[in-house]
Amino acid sequence: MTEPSSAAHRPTLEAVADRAGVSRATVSRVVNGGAGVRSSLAEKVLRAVDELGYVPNQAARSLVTRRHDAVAVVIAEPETRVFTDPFFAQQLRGISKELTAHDSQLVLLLVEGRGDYARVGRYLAGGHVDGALVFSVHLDDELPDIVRRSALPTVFGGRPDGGAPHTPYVDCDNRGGAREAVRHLRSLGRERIAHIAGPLDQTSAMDRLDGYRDVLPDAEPELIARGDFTPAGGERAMRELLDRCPDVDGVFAANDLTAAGALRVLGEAGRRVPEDVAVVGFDDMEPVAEQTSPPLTTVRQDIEEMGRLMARLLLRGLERGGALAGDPLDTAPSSVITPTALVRRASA
Amino acid sequence: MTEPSSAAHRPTLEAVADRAGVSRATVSRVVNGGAGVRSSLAEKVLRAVDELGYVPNQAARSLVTRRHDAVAVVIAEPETRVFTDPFFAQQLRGISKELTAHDSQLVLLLVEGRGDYARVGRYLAGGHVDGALVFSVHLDDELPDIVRRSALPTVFGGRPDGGAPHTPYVDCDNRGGAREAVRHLRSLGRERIAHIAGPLDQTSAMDRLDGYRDVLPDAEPELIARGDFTPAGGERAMRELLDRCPDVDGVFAANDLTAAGALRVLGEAGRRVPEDVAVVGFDDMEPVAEQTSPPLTTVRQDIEEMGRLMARLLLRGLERGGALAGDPLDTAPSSVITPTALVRRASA
DNA sequence: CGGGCCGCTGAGAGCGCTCTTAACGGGGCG
DNA sequence: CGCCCCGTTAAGAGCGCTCTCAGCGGCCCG
Repeated sequence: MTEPSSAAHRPTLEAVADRAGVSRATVSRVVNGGAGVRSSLAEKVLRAVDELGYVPNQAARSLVTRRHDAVAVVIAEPETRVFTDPFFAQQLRGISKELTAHDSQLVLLLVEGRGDYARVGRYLAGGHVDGALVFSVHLDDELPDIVRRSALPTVFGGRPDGGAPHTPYVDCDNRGGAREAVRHLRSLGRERIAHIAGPLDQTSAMDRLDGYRDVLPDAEPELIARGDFTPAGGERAMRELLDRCPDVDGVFAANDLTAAGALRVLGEAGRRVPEDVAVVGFDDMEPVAEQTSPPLTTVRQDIEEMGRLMARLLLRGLERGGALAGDPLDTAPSSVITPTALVRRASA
Repeated sequence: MTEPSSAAHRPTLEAVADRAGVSRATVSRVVNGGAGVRSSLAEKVLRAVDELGYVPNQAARSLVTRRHDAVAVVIAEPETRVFTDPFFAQQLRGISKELTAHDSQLVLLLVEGRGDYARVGRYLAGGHVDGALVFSVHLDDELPDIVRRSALPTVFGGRPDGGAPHTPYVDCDNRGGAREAVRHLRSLGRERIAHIAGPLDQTSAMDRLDGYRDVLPDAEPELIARGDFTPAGGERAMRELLDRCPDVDGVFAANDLTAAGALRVLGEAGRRVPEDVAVVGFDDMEPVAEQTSPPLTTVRQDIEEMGRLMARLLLRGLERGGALAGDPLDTAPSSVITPTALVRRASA
């Protein structure tokens, strides 16, 4: 561009048309791919576009096309956890990559508590975006309802609770990964394997607990402590466990942060890891799992890939003319469960 | 709303007007605050809005108002660091809170490498957003140029290098915080205080190094090692340092991640912290600083607040009718430097 | 050599909203 | 009693774009 595209007075299609000596319609065609325009004309148009620094006005465009090339990412998570946990950040990265590849924009909606739901609902219904990716739905959450009411194509991150039966989601194989973790502890000869669960109003925590029970159906209830996916919760739970079952020799923690807390308490209590107590986490979270002492054996999930898959699922649905909303049973993309893998480090 | 606001056929202003028995203009007035409309009429309109589940079409609205009530957040950071580091996440949270309070939306632009700059430029120039918040500008970066060319009001996160003189920014007092860290080490009686610097193409790393030098102008060059804000870089630098200056008894690391790496190497080398070597970090990063062993003494910056300030600065500029772009010298909001505070834990 | 078809282009009608302009009725004042 | 002004409302002109539809040549075929 030779002229700066000042925000103040930006050239319009009409200006380009005048300069190129053609009609608006022709310029529009060229700008949108140029199918069916004589190449000599197209060239002239392109030159005019360049000279004027023309950039299409998206508001005008979506007013008629009803497309926005934008997708909302809705993250509803109580203040504390969201951003101490790189989990969302990594998913966002995956989502962003996929959206970028499809020329779509990412609009981030961080929900600031329950009182903010109305705003989010208004935004989704307001025709700003073509679809929504929704995270971290808790059991009693009304977010799915709000999203459904907006009638936007949607993909959930993490298996939602029963409430939203026909909405596709992406989640890792929480249950299978948990099974693998516990089996690994057993294969190490551990006989008193405890579980520190996550907050059980989230399906991921429930599923991991179920996986634990799959392998150890007869585990005593004392061996299961309740955590909350935070290091502090892990410390608390580990103390309880040590108190109730001093002979514990293996711990499967619901996530790495929890495991980090448990590790600390174990250290303070003079238990050697993994000699006295073997510990396995879940997530393989970037800075945490490798930083603990000893480094944490954990169940890896490919978080970025999950984000990418969510976006892909949604975009595919959109390409089919919003089939997700229109004809859910027949053409809706189905959910995806991604695999997990045990990563062996020093702690088990 | 009694009727669902289906994305497919959404009621228009006209429909509401018909139902309420008034003109489009009146409905528009009511929807936008209702100044100068008889209350009996306003009530009727409100009822119609409710019954039809009317939500204004934003595309149509911004086509004429040229406002979007949306702000772009541009994050350009080489793949690796962005999302292992809760730094951005916390700033985002602050930004989101402030924008929400002003009824603005957050559009996230993650730049996927240099090749992606064109896309970002197009987006910014495309009239989707009212302003931009731009992060992590490196020394030789062309991002500021691209942003300037879009003529959008902008606020930077972190002091930009000389290139963008009149653009306001928000940054913490990197230099002052560094001075405080080093002074603290000295007050502990340490005499061989080293610095592990960050990547020196970023002003934050440069400023922290400058702060170190302010207090120790005569420090030998061997006491300064180069890191990259990652734990691995911290390990590498710490090994060099131990090698070059075995008598080192204090380390000021450019950030907490670096300090964590250094701590690990120190442990492996059999140096006790803080007895043999005292260590101070920077950031007071959520899960890291408290998790290290021993817990890290560090310089705290209020990251969320910085995000909030960035948004506030930008919005204030927008309210003044885009004064940032129009009359930069006179009315542009000026930059803000936020204070830091030393947080004493066990490592120093 | 004429008719029909096809490839390309232009004209024009809106998309849903805001905002300016003009109209209207009622009250105060001359 | 008539005029003017003000508060309130309606009408209408676009914002910048896409898309349909008609028109216009040229070419092929009969």
